[in-house]
Amino acid sequence: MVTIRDVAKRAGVAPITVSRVINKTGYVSDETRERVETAIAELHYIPNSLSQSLRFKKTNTLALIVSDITNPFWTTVTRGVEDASSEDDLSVILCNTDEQQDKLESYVNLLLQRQTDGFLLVPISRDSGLIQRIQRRGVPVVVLDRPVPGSGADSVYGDSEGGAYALVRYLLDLGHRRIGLLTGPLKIATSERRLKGYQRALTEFGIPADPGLILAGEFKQTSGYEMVQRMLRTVNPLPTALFAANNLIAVGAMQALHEYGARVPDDISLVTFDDLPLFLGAPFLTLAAQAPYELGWTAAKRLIAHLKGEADDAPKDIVLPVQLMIRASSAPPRREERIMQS
Amino acid sequence: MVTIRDVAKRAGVAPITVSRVINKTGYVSDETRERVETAIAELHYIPNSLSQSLRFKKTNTLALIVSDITNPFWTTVTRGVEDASSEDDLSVILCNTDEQQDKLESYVNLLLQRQTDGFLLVPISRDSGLIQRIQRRGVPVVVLDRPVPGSGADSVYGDSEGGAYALVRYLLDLGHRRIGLLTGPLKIATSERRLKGYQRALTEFGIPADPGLILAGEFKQTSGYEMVQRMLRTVNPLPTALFAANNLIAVGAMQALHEYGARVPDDISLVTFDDLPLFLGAPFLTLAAQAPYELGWTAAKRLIAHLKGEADDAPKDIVLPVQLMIRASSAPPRREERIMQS
DNA sequence: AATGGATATGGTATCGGTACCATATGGTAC
DNA sequence: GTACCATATGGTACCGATACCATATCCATT
Repeated sequence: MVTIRDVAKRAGVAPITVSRVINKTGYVSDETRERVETAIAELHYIPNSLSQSLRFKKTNTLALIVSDITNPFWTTVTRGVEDASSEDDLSVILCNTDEQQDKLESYVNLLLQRQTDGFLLVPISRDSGLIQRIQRRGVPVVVLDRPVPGSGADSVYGDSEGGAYALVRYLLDLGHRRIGLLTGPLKIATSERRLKGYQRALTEFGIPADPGLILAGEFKQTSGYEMVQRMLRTVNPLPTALFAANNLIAVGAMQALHEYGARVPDDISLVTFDDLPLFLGAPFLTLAAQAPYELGWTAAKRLIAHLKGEADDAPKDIVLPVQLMIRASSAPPRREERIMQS
Repeated sequence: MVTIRDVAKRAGVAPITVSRVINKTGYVSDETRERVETAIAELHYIPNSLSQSLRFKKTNTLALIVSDITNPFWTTVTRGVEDASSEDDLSVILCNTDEQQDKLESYVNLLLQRQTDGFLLVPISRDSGLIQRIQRRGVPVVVLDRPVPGSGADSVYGDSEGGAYALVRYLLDLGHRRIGLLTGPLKIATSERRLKGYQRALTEFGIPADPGLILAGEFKQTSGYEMVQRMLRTVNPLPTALFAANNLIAVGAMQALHEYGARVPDDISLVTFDDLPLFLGAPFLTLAAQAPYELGWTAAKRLIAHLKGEADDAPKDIVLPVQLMIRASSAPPRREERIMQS
């Protein structure tokens, strides 16, 4: 391995002088600088950032731990994080938990050992222990997408409850009265808040909750598929509209409905959260759009502010607005159903 | 920050003794071990792996640089890599290039500075310079999915040419004579080999190549969509079958065909490479299935063999077989077309 | 009693890079 | 002429953990 001492020897200077050339600190004469640069080039020297990090006590690295990297929502969040981080020359280590707590914990341990400067993470439960453990080491954390009350960390997330309320409210205004909910694990704040928004809208319309119309699975395509199948088997009368709590659930739901022979929106309306690029041709699904890029960007900027000591101490929740996008997957219920149910 | 010295002081021993307890090396009495372990627990000490890596001259870290993390093919490869690596207590840093050469290069530079022990990478062009640069530093590289001749690195990839040949041959046997190809960038080996397999099958049947039937775009859904639209506009007579060179292109193609009103396989057959989990309900697409998990696993094992010095020096190409999965998206051409063209 | 091996622990140097302080030269101000 | 500052370069220690060698004790063997 080529070290700074090898370069120094070749250029006939002390190692510290090479360091000055590399980091553009202190005084170096033009002539010396040139000699050093030549030596660097000739030896193909690149500095060892392990020793730099050891010395500086920082690694210029952020961890971004997401729950499902195959969901374009999270890839877009990642892009936001990377763009914000690169402005401060920070690199981002991306980790994927697949919603598994043990994976989350082993990544956190690994990253702490590696002296990661800060964490952006998507929690899997509402347990704040892990997050507090990171913070107690003096490493700042910003929680993404799913607030964890009592964690003492900043969090950045979309207005799930408001978005869910708006979607369901919109379905109610169209005349739907039996609206099914396909949501994710209830231990996840997002699932629970979307359920809350759903319930609030129904309550406002004086519609009693029907537990058979509420299914909680996972935020996955297969789960959406299975939940619709189960609902089609067990619920009677069938709902006239479905609210899938995320985009992948919606894709699975569409497949199950398609196989069943139900047309969207003619036979059943379908609304969801978060866009998918070009899913089924032209934009089709009515949905509440969060701003994933902004979410990542905002969270990263917030974390960087902590790293620079520019952030106030009080933990702060940043709630990003969601936008209702009305598209082709939602329509009024069919006449006979409207009559039957009213 | 809690260091090994803090622990040593609290336990009343020398730092090296703490090190022995942590790494279970050398002799330590039970009584001392207990005192040290208590101190570690009380101080919540975790070792700083930067300094360990600096000392050991290895980081126990592999880099996995893929081209498109949103494609389930690559997530499955990643799982294979992670499983193989964890058997040797190596951790994996996942990087996503989005098929951009500059991203690839900046990741490689960063990871070299961080003393990554080995690279698994998906090249973007057939240029071997970057790969050679890594190897000249003594860091082993295994190339994934896309062989780079002359790079001097091992490569592990599926039999693209054979798979493409089998698919097109199968379409020809069904009676198709006008078969369109929607492939990726031709600078990528995979695209080019699938083109070769396609051409070989056609040649065997004495069918002259029609350049209008061959489109090269990107390995993306949007690109598949656009290529089909372009083909529908510009080609006459239309092909009776399409070979999409990867799964995302196939999804985009299906969307475009659906919008156009063409049914698969009644109006046009569609075959592709690589599965997608649950895409459009039950398995539907006829395809050549590579084994992504095995690909990742094999490549990682190969890289680990290099790290342990157990691998022979001669660069080795490992070609994994692909499996033809005949499903519902392919059928004989319609009668009138069969007659017209023969 | 002397030897030797197993057990147990510590001092010092080192990995690669840089902070801090020291040193040396040249030019400018008075 | 001297005081002072800007410029230019180097020596040494240090970041945190561990390899290597040294030291010390104890018990078994001859």
